[in-house]
Amino acid sequence: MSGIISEGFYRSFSTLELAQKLLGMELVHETAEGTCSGIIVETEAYLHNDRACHAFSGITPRNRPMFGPAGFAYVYQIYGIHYCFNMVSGPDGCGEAVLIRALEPLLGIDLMQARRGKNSITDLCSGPGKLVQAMGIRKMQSCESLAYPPLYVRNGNLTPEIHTTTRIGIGKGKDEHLPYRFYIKGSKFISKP
DNA sequence: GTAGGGATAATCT
DNA sequence: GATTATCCCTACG
Repeated sequence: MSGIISEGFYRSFSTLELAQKLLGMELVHETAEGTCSGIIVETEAYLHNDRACHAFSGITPRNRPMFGPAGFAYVYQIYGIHYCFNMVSGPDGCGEAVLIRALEPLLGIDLMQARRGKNSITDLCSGPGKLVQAMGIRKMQSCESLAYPPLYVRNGNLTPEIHTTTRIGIGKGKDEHLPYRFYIKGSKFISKP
C-alpha cells in the first residue's frame, strides 16, 4: 500500500533524519497536462546553524516558507534561470529544509521528455533544476502543503542503502565540508557520483 | 568522455 | 553592485 505522507511525518524527524527517510519515496505532481512522479534518489539537508542555508542570516521575503511548519514546499530561483525545490523541515520557526536534488522517473515520462526537450531517461531529473522543469513545478507553489495533491510524497517500500557525502555547489567558508548530502547507493539517476 | 566557462535575473547588502 | 543550493554548449582528446 502506498499512502500520502502526512504533515505529521515531516514533523516527527530532524532535518538530517528526514533527508535520509525521503530516499526511496515517490514524489508526485498532478497537473492539467498529466501526472508525473519519480523516486527520490538524492537529497541535501540545510540546517539553521549552517552557513550554506538560506535561512542562516534570518528571515527574508524569499525564505519565509522555511520558517513555517514542516511539510510545505519552498521553491526559489537560482542563477537567474533555474529553480530548486525544497521540503521545509525541522521545528516550526527554525528555518530548515531538505533540497530534492534528483529523481528516478516513474510516471509521465513522455511529459517529462517534452518539458525537458531531452529523451535520455537519466537526463530528465538528474539535478535540482532539471527535476523542477521535468515535473512542471513552479515558483508559485512555494508555501503549498506537501500532504495533499497536486504536489505530494507517497510512501515507498524500499529500504535503500544510503551513501553520505558533501554537498554540491557550496562556496568556500560556507560549511562546504559538512556531510549533508545523501543518495541511494548505485543509482544511475543521481546528479553526480 | 571530460573540462571549462557563459547565460541570466531575483535577491540581498 | 555582488552573489548565487545550476545547466548546457562548446572544445578537445
